[in-house]
Amino acid sequence: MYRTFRAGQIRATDIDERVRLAGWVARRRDHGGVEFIDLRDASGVVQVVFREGEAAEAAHELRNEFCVQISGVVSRRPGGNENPDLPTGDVEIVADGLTVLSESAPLPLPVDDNVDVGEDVRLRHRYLDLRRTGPARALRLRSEANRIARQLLHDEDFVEIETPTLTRSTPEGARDFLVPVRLQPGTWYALPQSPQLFKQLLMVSGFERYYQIARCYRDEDFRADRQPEFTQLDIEASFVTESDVMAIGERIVTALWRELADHEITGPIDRITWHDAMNRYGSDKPDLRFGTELVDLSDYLAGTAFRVFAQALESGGYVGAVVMPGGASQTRKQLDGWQDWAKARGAKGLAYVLFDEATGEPRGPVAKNLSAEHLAGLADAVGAKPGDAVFFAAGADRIAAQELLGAARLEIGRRCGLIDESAWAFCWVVDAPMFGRTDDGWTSLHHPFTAPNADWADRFGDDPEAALAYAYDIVCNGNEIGGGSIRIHDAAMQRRVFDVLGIDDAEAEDKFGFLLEAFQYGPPPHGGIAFGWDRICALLTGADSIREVIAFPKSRGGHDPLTGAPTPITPQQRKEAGVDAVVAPPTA
RNA sequence: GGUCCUGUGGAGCAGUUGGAGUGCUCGCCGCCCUGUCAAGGCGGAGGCCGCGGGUUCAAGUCCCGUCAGGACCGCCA
Repeated sequence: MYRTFRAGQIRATDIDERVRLAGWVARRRDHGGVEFIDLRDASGVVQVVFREGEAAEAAHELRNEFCVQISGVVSRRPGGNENPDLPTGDVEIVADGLTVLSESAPLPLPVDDNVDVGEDVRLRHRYLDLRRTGPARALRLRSEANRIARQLLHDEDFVEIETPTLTRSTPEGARDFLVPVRLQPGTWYALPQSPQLFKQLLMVSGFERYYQIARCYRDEDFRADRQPEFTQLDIEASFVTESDVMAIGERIVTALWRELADHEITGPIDRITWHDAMNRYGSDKPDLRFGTELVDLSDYLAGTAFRVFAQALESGGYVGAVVMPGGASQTRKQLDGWQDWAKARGAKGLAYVLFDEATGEPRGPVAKNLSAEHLAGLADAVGAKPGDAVFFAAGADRIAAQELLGAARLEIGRRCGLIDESAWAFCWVVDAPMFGRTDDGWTSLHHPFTAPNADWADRFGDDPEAALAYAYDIVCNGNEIGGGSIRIHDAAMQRRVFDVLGIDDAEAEDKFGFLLEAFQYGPPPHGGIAFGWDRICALLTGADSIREVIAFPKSRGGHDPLTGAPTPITPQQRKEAGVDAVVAPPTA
């Protein structure tokens, strides 16, 4: 037995106890005649004292992060030497035995909670980074989140089932990661973008309630909250309505935040329709930690001579605005900065009107282009006070203009300090559109198996743009943390959806014939939800990046700074893998 | 694919209008030290200033290219 106690758990009640401990040298303070070692194991830190004898001699040779075993007696610290900052601060181990289990080379990064280290070095030596309290705590919290979800779902009769990670390329939104198949050269597996189709098959199987903490893979560019492999808490249930699924999701989120963020979500989480979210916040994942809503000026500005607005309105588009409190005091440079900001988002610019701090008079280039009547009522129409700025967006594409204003709203919230960083603001965004327009037709906004809502079940084909789905996202502080839908279980309805999407029978058969076949055999009504587990854990730990809650994350470009993956393969591997196999053209 | 930011001993940073010797803190190595807890004192080692080119009498500094990391846009149902 290496140890009889855990270092961080020793208390005054253990005084006079003879103990054996094992752990790492977190810090040493060598005074010559007396030497202190902070011994760290997974449970915490305790101070070890060496005074005289063989062990004390050997202790001089210790260095940071040596792995050691120590024997000694738990003692009360001399009066005045207690350390109130440590849970073990009342006691120390008076050591009489020391075994070096392994030595440590000089460290490439300080294993010290108080020192900032660059992320690239941390990830290169992630195993050392994870010896530190903060990074380790993030992974422990994630473990707790897994436990909470599993417990809750288990209690509600959900069955945890694993699905394949070597599977078939399916027509979902993102690029697939592909794996060559040695046994059938020229054919490829895809790594799943989500277990979507498998969980629907499990509903056909009659499990009724499935979940999985599932690894998913998408070959797209990275962001702070995106990795090529990521984790979803994936859930599907049969004989459920939209409200049933949302209730399950809500219980999970409530439990997570109660236990891990000490935050009680009281009452049902507010629901907002997708169209309301776009109209009021210019986003399908609105950050509700602050107000500042968008204002639709399409009616108010009807008949305007200002060409930018008039053109948008004539083409049936939209003119809207958002108020920046105190924005009139911005310098010319700052106002120009907004133009650059808007252009970076693909907009032509961001029109604005400033209301004079003293007189309330509207100023600025756009003000000159608006009629006296429009200017006179503008402040009331948008809810601006003297000293405020108003930003406008106009366009034939209503959604694009609203998204620009929505992005401006977030930027205003940040720049004006309107966001309460300690707040948790949740909402459901419901009644999402079924379809989005593409260059040559329609595409599913969620996925092709998403059911239309009751209003649109019989007529979504008549007006795809307006059709609404039983699809819902849960949003926290402007982050989409989960989303799902009720699925189509009726073959005829599925066929009609494919018609809208321009998928003919042959293509449907080719792409997901196996699912359609399964759906011939009495598929139950079903629906589900998937939570972005990395992002939820990042929110719960207060981390800026999901990399903080992933043990060994990848850096940009899919590079693993620790292992160096991806790497070239040997010619032998290349040959065996069948990467270069020439596939015979299909014979007619 | 695009825009922006950052690359200086092991770590974190500074380095002015281009101007003598790249500086600081921590760590590392050696010596001293009996109550510290981010111990302290004295001494020491350690640098292709990411890489390549250019401008200049002179480049860590300016210009071009390139690589790496990060943020954002596109993309990601």
